[in-house]
Amino acid sequence: MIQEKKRTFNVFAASKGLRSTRQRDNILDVFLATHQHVSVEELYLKVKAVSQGVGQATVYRTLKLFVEAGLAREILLHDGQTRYEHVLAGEHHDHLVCTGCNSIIEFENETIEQLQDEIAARHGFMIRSHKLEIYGLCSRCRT
Amino acid sequence: MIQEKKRTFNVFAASKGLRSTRQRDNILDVFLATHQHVSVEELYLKVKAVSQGVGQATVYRTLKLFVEAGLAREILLHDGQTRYEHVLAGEHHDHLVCTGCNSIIEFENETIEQLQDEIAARHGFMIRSHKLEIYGLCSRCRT
DNA sequence: CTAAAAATGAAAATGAGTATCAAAAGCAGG
DNA sequence: CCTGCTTTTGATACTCATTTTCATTTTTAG
Ligand SMILES: [Mn+2]
Ligand SMILES: [Mn+2]
Ligand SMILES: [Zn+2]
Ligand SMILES: [Zn+2]
Repeated sequence: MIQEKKRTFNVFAASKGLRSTRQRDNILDVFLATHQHVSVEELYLKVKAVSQGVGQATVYRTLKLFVEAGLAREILLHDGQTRYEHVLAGEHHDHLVCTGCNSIIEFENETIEQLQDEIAARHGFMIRSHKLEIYGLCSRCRT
Repeated sequence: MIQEKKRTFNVFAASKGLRSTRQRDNILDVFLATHQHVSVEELYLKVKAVSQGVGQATVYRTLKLFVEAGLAREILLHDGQTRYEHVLAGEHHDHLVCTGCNSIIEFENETIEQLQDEIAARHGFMIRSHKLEIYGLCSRCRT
């Protein structure tokens, strides 16, 4: 699966005429080895630990490339930091976000997705993307 | 209804031991007279037009009080500016956001809300709030 | 009225993200 | 492998919304 994603990125890079660099390889390796919902800063620190000499700017730039290539998704929660998560082709999910311990539970609900389509249709609206975030306390954080 | 909201804020202020100031009164008046989804900067400019000598910091601080008091809701779209909208007691709605013209269509869907409750229950999660934003193009912006 | 506490606002600080640009690295053709 | 051209990088400067600071003003209880 990791190989699969690397191939996806290489195909994307080739189609865009992007050059192959040590930095992008490093960042992709670290990203693929990382758990979901990483902030740019977190990823930057991990990359730096693995290989000296990768700048923050490059991490920012490269994550945007991953999004363009379709292997990452940008997530904006309420903590002022952009996070990135893995995306499997065609997969989609939404989030339960615990404000107590910052943990995230993922879920999928086909009915909600369908209802969104209906709502959009009713308003002549063409959906490009959506986000559904439910904030509250996870079972461990409830008193 | 405006009186109702002012009363709500006064009750809140009293319960919190907040002092009554000209600035907060001004900001509340302007906010209540304003259309939905105002950015802080927009509100600040309107307030300044009405009464000299209200600082930005106070507008920022006061809007947070309105949220605490339950008469405003914070909205974070993807334009880097925090916006505030009116909240009627017990009312809730979500948003279709046009990325073409930045217009916002509001909608309510009871079934989606119920499904969220079910999902949360299934995970032992206690919902405090949620946001559902659908991004795309409104009927006028579709080509 | 008066003293203590809260509120204000100008200005400085913060912090995530972006732009700049000189230097380094990748690449295609010879 | 050179060579020359283009892309990429990264240190640094910058942007811009929001927050903090703190001296001064305002509110309020007594
Ligand atoms: Mn996720
Ligand atoms: Mn709204
Ligand atoms: Zn939790
Ligand atoms: Zn539009």
